[in-house]
Amino acid sequence: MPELPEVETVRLGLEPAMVGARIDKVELRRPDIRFPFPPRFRQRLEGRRIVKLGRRAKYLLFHLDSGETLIAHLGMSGSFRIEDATPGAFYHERSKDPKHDHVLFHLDNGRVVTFNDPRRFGFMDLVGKGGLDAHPRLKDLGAEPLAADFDAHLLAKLFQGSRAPLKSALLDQRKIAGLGNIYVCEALFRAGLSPLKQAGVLSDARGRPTRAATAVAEAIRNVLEEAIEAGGSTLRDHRQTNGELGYFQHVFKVYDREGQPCLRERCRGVVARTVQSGRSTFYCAICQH
DNA sequence: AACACCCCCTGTCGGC
DNA sequence: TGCCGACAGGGGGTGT
Repeated sequence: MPELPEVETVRLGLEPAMVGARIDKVELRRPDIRFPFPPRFRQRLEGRRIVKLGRRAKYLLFHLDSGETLIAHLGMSGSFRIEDATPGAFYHERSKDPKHDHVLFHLDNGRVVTFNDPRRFGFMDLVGKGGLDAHPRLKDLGAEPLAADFDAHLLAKLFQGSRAPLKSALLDQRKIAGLGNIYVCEALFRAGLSPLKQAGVLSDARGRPTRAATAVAEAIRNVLEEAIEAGGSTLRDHRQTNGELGYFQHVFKVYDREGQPCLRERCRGVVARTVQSGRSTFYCAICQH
């Protein structure tokens, strides 16, 4: 379940294996995942060195020495794994079922990096020099929640006058980019705010941040940083690049806890589930208002 | 502009 | 045991 912390965990896992390495060979096991691979995909990658591994929201950015950048999105079920080219080495559970291994990068350092994505909601694209910010998938992305300027003032500006529910507003990647269903639920729980409340409550009439905005800004930053620190969370099958499960799932306070007791100190509430814009929302109606 | 709704695809889980 | 529907981390497109 790749939201920002999981993508960042993947980036950190791939970085030591990939940065500085040359891509000797690319194996494409199918012509498309969510979208077709771009023209001459293999040729544009083979022989290139990876000079830097970046991230924008939930997108991984592999910067190449050709000046082009490989953009990768994990969708719902995408993952990367790193293996030694020596047969058998680091051969963990998932690789026993190669059905959904769609792209393999053979590197000059002897490693093979494999992109696996059962649901194929992920995608890859290549973009030329200077075209990154104009890429259709990146150009409308909003604020990076871990950037230095992400604070209550920014939230107040973004949501002034918004009548959208907080849950939907925080999921809107054009406003804030990188939060997904889990971390929005968790952040609102930490902030003690109901997901049903209008996003405009983060701003006063003059566009200045309310106390709620301060709480939300801090909750978002804290929950993301803690999740990254823990190596990303795991639902069902998400794994880190070394095949290990993330740990953050063990500290979800509301997500996927419908009917279970609220974990806030002294709160007697029970976690409720509702649906907002087609996605499950989990919250405690007693301590989130 | 801002919703709601459906779709993409595969796997898993609970109920019968 | 098997079948069937509901649902899952994301996000794009369409229609109101």
